[in-house]
Parts: sequence; structure tokens; C-alpha cells
Amino acid sequence: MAVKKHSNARAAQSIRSPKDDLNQQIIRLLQQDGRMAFSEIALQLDVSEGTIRNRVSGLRDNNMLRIVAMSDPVATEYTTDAMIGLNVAVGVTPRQVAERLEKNPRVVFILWVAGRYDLIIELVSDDGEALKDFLEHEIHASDDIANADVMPGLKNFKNQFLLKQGAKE
Amino acid sequence: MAVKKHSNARAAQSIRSPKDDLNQQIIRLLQQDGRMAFSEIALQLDVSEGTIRNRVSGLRDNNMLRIVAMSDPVATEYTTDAMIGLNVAVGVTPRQVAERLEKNPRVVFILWVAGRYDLIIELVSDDGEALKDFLEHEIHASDDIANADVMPGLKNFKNQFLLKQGAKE
DNA sequence: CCAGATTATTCGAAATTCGTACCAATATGC
DNA sequence: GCATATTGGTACGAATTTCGAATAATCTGG
Repeated sequence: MAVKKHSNARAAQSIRSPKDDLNQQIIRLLQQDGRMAFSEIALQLDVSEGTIRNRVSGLRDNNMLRIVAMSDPVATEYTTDAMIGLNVAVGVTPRQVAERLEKNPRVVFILWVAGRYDLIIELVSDDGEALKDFLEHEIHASDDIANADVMPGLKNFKNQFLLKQGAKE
Repeated sequence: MAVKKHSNARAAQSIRSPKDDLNQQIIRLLQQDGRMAFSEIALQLDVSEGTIRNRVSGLRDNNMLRIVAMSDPVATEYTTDAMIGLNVAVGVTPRQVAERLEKNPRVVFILWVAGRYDLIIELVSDDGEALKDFLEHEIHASDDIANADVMPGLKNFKNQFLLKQGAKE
């Protein structure tokens, strides 16, 4: 049998770093493609498939790694979205407002900025009611926001995902 | 052969909504577990495995769906970026400007809006030079933009299109 | 009603994952 | 020091899943 054994590879690797590095390398690959086959990862990192499987399931069980799908809601589910520029009230930090709005599932983007606004958020909604409700309950009902410039989206030309390093294509 | 056919189930589903709902259901499951087997999804949604495969690969090819791993330290550590509110020059349509900026890989988001601005774009930059270069070459060098409010990002609180809260088991 | 195009399904083959046993290296106890 | 748990890695057959490609069903204009 001409099956390649991994003994030499493992030795060469264990010299460099104990073992944590392997987890990082696995994660790095899964960040690019969360569905990459364990055998493919094993091939690239020169360890056995079982090891990858053990590591990944271990990481997932300990909530150190999550493999999830991210979708563009505007493209798939929701029809409209709006950008809202917010100025927080005096004595309130943008962080406080952000942490409050963060909980709302319709808010898909919150960025603390310098300039005209304090916070820029993106709101997705399936109809006009959702926007109205959001403004009513999250904006006007709270005293931590001094001003809100609502800019309803008319057309989305580009909406990429960005997550750490640049995407593949 | 005692294989169950899908005809009845599909009929029951197609009554409600044409087909978009299926994509949404697939995404919902993959948001809980990005590695869920297609056959498992097919079982739960009562369609064939091939359909799930076609839909998922289609969504991924169109950048409407991305399946990634997130390790918790990384999850909150997005690259900060800048939002820019643009007003186009007289005689120029937002569409024209959008189609020009669309080509720039650093621009990851372009939305035509109503309100204070005509276009809101999101710019990712790995360093300060990138922002300067963008302003120099894409904004000031062109005569189709009347005004640009640059709002550098200070901290990103949320930048996910995660609809459901984090799944755990 | 029919051709063309698009999408869904089916099915066998290839690939992957899973369960489990085994082995090596490191801890642990006496 | 030595035997022995314990942890983590590998190997391998079986079960499952994915893939490729052909077929069937559905949708769309004409």
C-alpha cells in the first residue's frame, strides 16, 4: 500500500508550535469557506481527516467556533431598506445607543462614525410599516437620540460582505 | 419502490409563495448550522436534495449567501471603514455615479437613497492611505460629484446579516 | 397548444463523514 | 522509575452525503 503516512508531517509541525496553531489554520480555512470538506482541510494542513474532524467538533462544542450562513437580506428576503444617520443626545454615548439598537433584528449594520452623524445604521424591512414602527418605538420613544436622518433606499447597486480579509473573487 | 415522492409536498408549498420562500427557509436553516447536510435540509423542507444543492450553490454564486466560520474573537473584530454620503452634480444621475464606483473593489456597498444624500457608500480600507487615494482619485478627480461627506468609522457594532440570534446546541 | 427555457427530481458513482479501534505521547499515581 | 490513565492523532470500513448528468416537470412567450 502506497498510502502516505502523516508521521513525518506531524513531527515537522509539532516542532514549530504545540498545537494551537493547527486550530488557527483550520479556522482560517473555514473562514474562507465554512463548508470546506474536512478531508480537504486535512490535505492542505497535512494532517489526517479525523484530526480535523475532532478539532472542529471540539471547537464548535465549546462555542469557540461557529459556522453560519450569512445572507444579504435585501437580496433574499426584504424588499426595502433605509440608512439612518443618528446623532445621540447630550450625555449619551454612541456606544449606549448602539448596544440598544443592536438587539433589533431589523438593524443589520451599526457603525460609529466621526463627522456629521454619530451613528449610521442600516435598517431592513419588508414593508413600510416596519420602518414606521421602528421610528416610533426605537427612535422617538427613546430620549437618547437627538436627531435621526432617515434616508430610504431607492436602489441597491452593490452590497458585498466584508469579513476580515478580502473575499476570494 | 417505496421511495416517497415529493409531488404533494411541493404542491402544498407552491400555493403559498412561488419559490422565494424556499430560499428563505434554506437560509434560515443554514444560519443555524452552516454545515447542515443538503439531504437534511431537503428532508426538513420536503424537497429533493438536488433542489437544495441547486439553490444553495446558486445563492452562493450570486453572493447572496455566504457560509463562513466565525471564531469568537474575530467575530467582533471587523475592519473599520468609512461611510461616505454623496450628492451628485447637477445633470448627473446617481445611477451613473454608482456604476462608476461599483468597479472599485474597496467600495463594498452602494445605496441610492432619498434624503440628505443621493448615494451612500461604504468604503473598506486597510490603512489610511486607501481612504486618501480613494478621495483623491474617485471623488475629487471626477466632476460628477457635488459633495462628499466622509464619515470615518470608529467602531463597528454590528455588520452581520444574521437574522436569527446565535444558534447553540 | 406548442417549442424553448428554466427549474426540479432521480439515480448511480464518487467523495466525504462517521464510528470505532488502535497507537503515540504526555500526565499521573504509586 | 515504572506502570498506567488520559489525551489527542491516525486508520479503516461502513454509512451517509455530495456530485454529475440525464430525465421529468414547470413556466413563458408566441
